[in-house]
Parts: sequence; C-alpha cells; structure tokens
Amino acid sequence: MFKSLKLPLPSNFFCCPFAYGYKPKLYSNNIELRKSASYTYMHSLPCPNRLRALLLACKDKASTSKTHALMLLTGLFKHGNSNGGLIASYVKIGDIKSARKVFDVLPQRGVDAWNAMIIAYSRKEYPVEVLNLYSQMILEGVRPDSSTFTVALKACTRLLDLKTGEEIWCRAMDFGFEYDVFVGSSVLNLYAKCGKMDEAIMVFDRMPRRDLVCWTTMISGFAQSGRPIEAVDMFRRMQKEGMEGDGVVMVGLTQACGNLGDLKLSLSVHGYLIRKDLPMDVVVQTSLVDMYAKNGHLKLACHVFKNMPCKNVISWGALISGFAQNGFAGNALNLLVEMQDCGYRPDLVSLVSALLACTQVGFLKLGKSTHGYIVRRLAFDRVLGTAVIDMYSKCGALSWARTLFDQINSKDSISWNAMITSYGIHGHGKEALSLFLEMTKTNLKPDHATFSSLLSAFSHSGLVEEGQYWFNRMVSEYKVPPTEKHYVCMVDLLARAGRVEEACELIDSMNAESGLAVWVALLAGCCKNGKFLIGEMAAKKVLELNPDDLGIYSLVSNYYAKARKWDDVASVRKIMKKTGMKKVPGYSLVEVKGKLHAFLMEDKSHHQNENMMQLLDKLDHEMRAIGYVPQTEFVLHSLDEEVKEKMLCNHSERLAIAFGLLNTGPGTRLLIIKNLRVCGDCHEATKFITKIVNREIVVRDVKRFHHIKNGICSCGDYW
DNA sequence: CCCGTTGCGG
Repeated sequence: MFKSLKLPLPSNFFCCPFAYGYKPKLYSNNIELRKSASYTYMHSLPCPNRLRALLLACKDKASTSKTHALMLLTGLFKHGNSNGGLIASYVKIGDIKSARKVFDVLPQRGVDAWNAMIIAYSRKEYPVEVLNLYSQMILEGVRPDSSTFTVALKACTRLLDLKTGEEIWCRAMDFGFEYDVFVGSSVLNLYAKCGKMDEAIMVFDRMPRRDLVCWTTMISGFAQSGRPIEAVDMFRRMQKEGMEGDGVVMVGLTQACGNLGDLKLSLSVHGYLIRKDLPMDVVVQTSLVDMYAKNGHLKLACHVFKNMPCKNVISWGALISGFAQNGFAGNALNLLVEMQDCGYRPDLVSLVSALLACTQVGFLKLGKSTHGYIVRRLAFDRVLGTAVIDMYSKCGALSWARTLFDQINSKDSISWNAMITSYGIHGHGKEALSLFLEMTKTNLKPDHATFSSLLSAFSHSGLVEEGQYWFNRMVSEYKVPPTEKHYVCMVDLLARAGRVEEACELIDSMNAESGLAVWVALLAGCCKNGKFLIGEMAAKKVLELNPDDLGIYSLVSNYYAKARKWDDVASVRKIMKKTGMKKVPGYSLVEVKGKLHAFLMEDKSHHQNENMMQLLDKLDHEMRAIGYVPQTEFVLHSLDEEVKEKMLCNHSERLAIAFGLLNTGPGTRLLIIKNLRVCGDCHEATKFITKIVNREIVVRDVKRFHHIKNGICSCGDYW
C-alpha cells in the first residue's frame, strides 16, 4: 500500500471536501511554480513539432534511438522540450526501463515528460510508482495537468487509497481542474470503488458536464455496491438527459439485473443491446451470461453462451460459477471438463467454482483431485487455501483440512473462521475453542463472523457454559455487537439443552426486532424437550411471521403433534397445502469407487434395488433383535403404523447406506450426504447398522456431521 | 496547435 504523499496539504483539506463545505480556489497562486520547460523552449528553438512528429513515428528501438541521438546532437534534449515525446516513444515500444533511464537524466523535465512516465507506469499497473512520481513532480514545482491528476487518481483507485485520492483531488481543484470531465470521472470511480457511493453522487451532482464515462462509473458503481435499483435509476436519468448507452453502460446494468434477479428487466437490457445494435463483444456477452445465471435462468445463460462467437476463460467461468452457485454441481463439473476439452485452462475462478460444486455434493474424490490440479498449476494462495479447507471439511475429511490450514503461512481471519467452523460442524466444540484461543494470540482480531463460527460450534456440541461465557466476553471485551445470528446460536444452544426460559429471556433482551430464526430455534428446543408452555408461544410467533420455508411448517406441525394438539397439526397442514409450497424432495448421496450415486426417498428405480431391499430387510431384523424400535413419529402422514415403518426403511439415506455397504469392501468408511436434516429414526437405525456391519458411517446433513461408529454418534444425540 | 489521461465481464 502507498504510505503517504508527504506533501503539504492543499487549503481546507479535510476528508470528503464537499461534505465539509470545501470551495476550490481557481488557479491558485499559493504554490510557487516553475514554468514548464516546453513553454520556455517554444520561443527559443525552431521546429519542435518536426521532432515530435518524428518521435511519434518511431516504431522500433532503432528509430527511437536514432531520434534520441538527433536530439542530443541538436541540443534539443538539453533544453528539455520534446522529451515527453521521447519518453512516450520508448514507452510505445515497451521499453519502460530505457524510458525511465532517459527520464532520470533529463536536464529539464516538462509536464509532458512526467506524464509520459506516469502514464507508462499506470499502464503497467504500478500504482505506487505513479504516486511516487506524482508527488516528486509536485515537490519539484512542476504544474500538473488534467492527465497527471487523472492518472494519479486512477492509481489511488487501484490501491483503494481514498485518503491520498482525496488529497490529489483537492489539489486538482486548486489547479483549476474542478470541472474537468477526466478528473471528475476518476474521482467518481475512486469513490465508487471505495464503496462510497453517497460521496460519489455528491460529486456527480455538482458536475456541470458529464460524459458517458461519468454515467457508466455511477451506474456500475451502484451495481457493484449492492444498490442495483439506484443503478437502474441512474440509467433512466441518463436517458432523460438525452444520452444513449453503449456496451460498457449495459455491462453495468447487467450486473444490477443479476443482483436484482428481475428477469423482465434483464430481458429488457438484453433487448436494448440488440435494438440499438450495440457491438456485442466478449465482455458484454459474458456479462449477459452472468446476469442470466445469477437470475437462476441457466437455460438462457447457456443460450447466450452457446451463441458466443468468441469465448474466453472468463466466459466459461461465468457459466460454471452460475451452475455451482445455483446448486447444479454436476453441470458445473461437466462444464469444467468441457472447457478443458475446448482447450481452455481452468483458472482460479473456475476452479473455486469446481471446489464449491464438490463441496455441495460431498464429492471428496473429485475435490481432492481438484486440489491436486490447483497445487500443480497455480500458486496456492490464501483464498484458494481457504476454499480447499472448506471443501475437505465439508466432504468429511477434517484432518486434511487441518493439515492444509497449518500450511497456509499468512492466514487471515477468513482462514481461521473456516477452520473454526470446520471443527464446529464436526462436533468438536472444544477444538474449535482452542483454535479460537490460538487465534487471539495472533494480531488478528476476532470479528462477528469468528464469533458466529465459535458460538455455532458450541451449539453443535452442546457446550452451554462455554457459549454463555464467550457470548458475554464477545460483547464486553471484544466489543462485537451481537447480531441476530449470534442470538440464534445462543437461543439454539440454551433451548436444546432444555433451558428454554433462559432462551426466552435472551430473546427479550435483544435490541433488534427478534426475527423468524430465533423463534424457530426456540421452538425446535421446546419440541425436543417437551416444553409446551413456551413452545406454544414460539409456535404462534413463528406462524405469525409467515415463513416461506416448508421445513419450518413441518417443525411447527411436529411440535403440535408432540404436544398432541391434533387440531393445530391439521391447521398447519392446511396452510402448507394452501400456500402451494413445494416440498424439497429429500435425497442422499454416496460416493462409491470415485462415482457419486444419488438416492431419492422410496426410489425403486435403481438397478440394484432388489439387493438393497434384501439387505435392508435383513438389517431390519437384526436391528430389532438388538433393541431397535422404529420411531414412527417421523412419518407425518396419517397411515397405519406398519406402513409407516415400511416408509422409514425407504428413506433415502437407508437406500444410500445399503448401496454403499453392497458396493464397498468390508471396513470401508461410508460418507452419506443429505440435503435435509437427518431424521431421528434414521439416526437411530444407522447407529444399530454400524454395530451390525462393523463400519464407520459418516452422515453429513444440512447442518452438521454425524460420525457414527459402534452404535455411537459423535453428535452425542445432541442435534 | 497537437498529444497523452477517465468507465466494462466470472
């Protein structure tokens, strides 16, 4: 990061100048300026333009050097004029080192020379060098021009160095560039990229003249700051002022549409591009793919993608990440292969998407080979490392996750949080705590996310005392204001431990409005512990908040069933039917011999169905012999007990387990991935199965892991 | 008098 300009501050400089009533002085004389060298030269030597033309025509090293020599001979070099052109011609042939060498020995350096050098560094993306030269230039008393300020501001934007940027902007205004569109749009971009859209709009509204670039900056600024509605408003305002968009403007709008998820608007943006016959380059088309993918319309995204005459890795990445983000892990992974078949090398983004896809479906084998690919092909950085940690832990390989965690040498709080979360979901609350304590010994500060990870780890392990202790210390010592997420963890922790009264008190003490999630957590705890007094209230609260998740209604209905309030069960069922919410079909996945197999509830279509049923039948008898009693309360239909018991056997995880047992060698660990929470009966049954077949079965449900071995589950039946 | 300078994709 750029340290400091070490320059005297312009007058009235303070934070965002307009916010504090800053009034720029036009053409101020408060800084002693030497006249620029090119200015003096014009009156003393002939034919400067011929030399410039010559320099501009230079195409290679030879002609540049020749002209350079000519300048030295004629004495032009000594007098300083045209040196900007000389530097620029070295830059043009890509020889920045020579350009800098010339620059350093110039007897007189006019603003053109400085600009040429600064622009060269800007193009090569050396923002720190740009700012160094800029400040040196000011100190030497050379008068910067519009380009100088524009490029210097761009450098600050790259570094996200708002403070330096504002300082430069103030100076630009003092030098008379307040209404320069180039300087102005650079300032807008600086604010936009630093996430200060309110300041940007303040500057924007004061601009007397705005070009298309200014509008684009505002539109994409709003889009990228998560304010898509304002981005669209900005575009409408622009049209009202008689401007038409170009491709770049539309890219900003596609981002806004992607975030809004408004298909109609998305289609109209696409339509605008076609109607106005704007050039559809790779960038525009890729942003359309991304827009449709973010809207969840993968078909449209694919359609645009397929019709792209020219694709690149970014286009592929947009589609792959679209599939992965929308939960279509298989499509994402297939696309990654297809991309390679088409001769494109997966890059960071497509690989992270692939990891995400593997994580979603618990495809450890493919995740591992993706990890291998990353290690071989790319530098293994912190971001990728954290993604791989997440993948391993969510694919059940906690110890591998830890090994990798130890290998990351400059961990940020995201890496720590990922590892703490990993211990949490595997039910290792104590390890999560000791890792947290280790983190506090570094100079990283635990933030709200760290405490979310820690508290949820406690809740998965039922560590009530620890939870209360650290919740209090989070507020008092670490000054992290508790968010709803933290409250949910605490309510969950207390309520599941049966301390529903304390959970209630905690909800009452919340500053913010208590949302749906805390009441759901409370209700779940009441349901588990048969606390019908507080449960009644929690159930009412939950229903009042009109949840749109069918799972929540199932919880309420389960609760009423447990409380034997059949009328209420019926009325909740009625709501569920009326709202027409689709039940998410439960499925289970199991990896066998490097392939992932999926099972739906009561799925009889599998070619091994016969064998699986036989095995389950056999296991059912053996389980009953050693004490298994089917818990039919988990089947919600009003059916005969016998039918209910049969249905339990057809739960998807039983099918997956049967398939896994039949197709793997004795003693192999099975990993089952579920998209819902594991049902209580299956949990019991699996414990018995591990005893009978002498295997370890790991089940990942939507919330956490269950490592089941010898009839005992790592969750301690606490989930 | 001219030139260089500002906004876009996973």
